Amino acid sequence: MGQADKLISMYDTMLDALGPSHWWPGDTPFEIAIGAILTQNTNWKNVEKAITNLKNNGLLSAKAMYALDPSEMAELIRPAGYYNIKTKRIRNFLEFIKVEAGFDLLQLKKYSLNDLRPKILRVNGIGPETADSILLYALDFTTFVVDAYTGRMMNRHGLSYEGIDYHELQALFMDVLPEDVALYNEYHALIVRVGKDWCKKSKGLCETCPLQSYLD
DNA sequence: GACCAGGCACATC
DNA sequence: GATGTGCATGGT
Repeated sequence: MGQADKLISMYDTMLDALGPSHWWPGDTPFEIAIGAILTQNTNWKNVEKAITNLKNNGLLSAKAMYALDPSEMAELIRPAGYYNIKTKRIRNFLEFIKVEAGFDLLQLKKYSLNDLRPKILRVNGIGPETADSILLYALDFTTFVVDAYTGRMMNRHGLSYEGIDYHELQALFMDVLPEDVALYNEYHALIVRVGKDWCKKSKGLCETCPLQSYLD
């Protein structure tokens, strides 16, 4: 089987086994974007607590968060860890939304993906995964999200190698998959779900993994 | 108590 | 250009 067929087949297998993911977990594009920053190297359960704190204080809008005192923001997002650096990163992103979109995140859709992605990547604290998560899940742009689970899964299946660059790994998908935002959305979601339950860092529970039949 | 979790920037060589 | 380190909470 060729690379393209294999990646499509693995997608079908995961979807059959797990059902649709309905990602990203979040009510609004803005909440999704903030969640993308908060979940950097952090368990999603901790992020949920931080988002709940923000929501309970009516702060899940760009204007409200922009007006919030940084020390108060840090206290509210504390459960998500790295709360001081993440406060700075969120504030950098809010400044970006203000300047580029007048506090209306969806106005960013006035740009093409190729114009917008480098702009977002210039925000200090937003790297390729966070940028692609915002672009795909908050703004519906067709860009593939690569994360630690993606690399691990591809390595264990012999489709990648240790130390591969983010964009090289991303290209493995984007060069062969049809340009379909719903497909990109669901594929990354399925990889994370398989990663959380089976393709863990220390112990791979490969015997029961939905992708078990694809292992050598 | 060690290890891990949906990264990123920065210092140092 | 490669490699190492700080950032921090909460669950297993």
